[in-house]
Amino acid sequence: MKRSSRLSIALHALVHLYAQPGKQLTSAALATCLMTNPVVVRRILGELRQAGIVAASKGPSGGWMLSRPAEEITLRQIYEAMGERLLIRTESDPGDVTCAIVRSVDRVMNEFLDDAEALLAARLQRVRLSDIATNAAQAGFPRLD
Amino acid sequence: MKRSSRLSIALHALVHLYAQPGKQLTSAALATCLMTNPVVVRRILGELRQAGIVAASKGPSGGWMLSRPAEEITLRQIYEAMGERLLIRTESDPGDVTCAIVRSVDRVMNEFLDDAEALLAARLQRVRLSDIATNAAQAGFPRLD
DNA sequence: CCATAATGTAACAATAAAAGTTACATGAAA
DNA sequence: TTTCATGTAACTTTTATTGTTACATTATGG
Repeated sequence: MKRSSRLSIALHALVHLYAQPGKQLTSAALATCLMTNPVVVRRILGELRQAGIVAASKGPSGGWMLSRPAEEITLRQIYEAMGERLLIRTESDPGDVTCAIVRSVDRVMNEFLDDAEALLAARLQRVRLSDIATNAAQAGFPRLD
Repeated sequence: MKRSSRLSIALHALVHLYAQPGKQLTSAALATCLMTNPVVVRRILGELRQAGIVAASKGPSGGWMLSRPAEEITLRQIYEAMGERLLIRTESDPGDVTCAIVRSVDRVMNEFLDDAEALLAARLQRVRLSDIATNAAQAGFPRLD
């Protein structure tokens, strides 16, 4: 598996939960769907649980479910709940900070990336889980203009 | 060193070249500044060379220099020359594509990321190497609005 | 024209990040 | 109170990136 499939796994799991409303799906069941490990599922959904996006219950007949309507779950919430970065941050060597050029480049890049990240977050806020689940089969994905 | 410092290294090297116009800097000299290895410098600048951003000459007194004025070098050109991604792409397991939900999530995310990447590329086009080099000491970095 | 000094590149090693796995504690339901 | 789920820590495996070594290639200048 390639790098950082966390977000893909999260969305995949959420769509599965959306597709079976009222039903609680276990980590093991989801892991089978996502072709991964139950612990990986728990780790990722655990972050979404802390953000109030999903809820988990233990014991027999336990499992995961959406804790809010899919219309009220935005991509931005999911990203932020996972502590994911939209943009690749290029990091300099820590020992390098004495160089004025390094500091300048870092600062300039970070300012740009902060702005860009805010811009993208605003866009992501417009996309709801229900959009993904219902519109996925068509081409009508919300555009960025 | 952390993940993907390629871009940081590239910018750092370019600013160094800009700071000493007319002078050819060797991979070894740049590597010392960037606290990395000469071969790493050659690999990265080699990509910029193919894009016509820098030029290299061999032999004694050889080295690297900008092949265009810094005013005509944009961040976008640098990104594209390096084949870098602005956005983190979340990839699904290849064996997973039989699942309709995976395909849908992938397609939706890719459409979003394609749009977002185009948007950011347009913004990056406005930032010139000379902006970074000269404005770095101030806060006046071109804003994204 | 030959010694020198640079790039160009392939092949390999080391490192770091992500994912996968095992193990077990905790808690709820029947 | 047994069962079956989550919660989480610790460890291993895998993969991507970076660093390193080695050497061919090429240009310079005495």
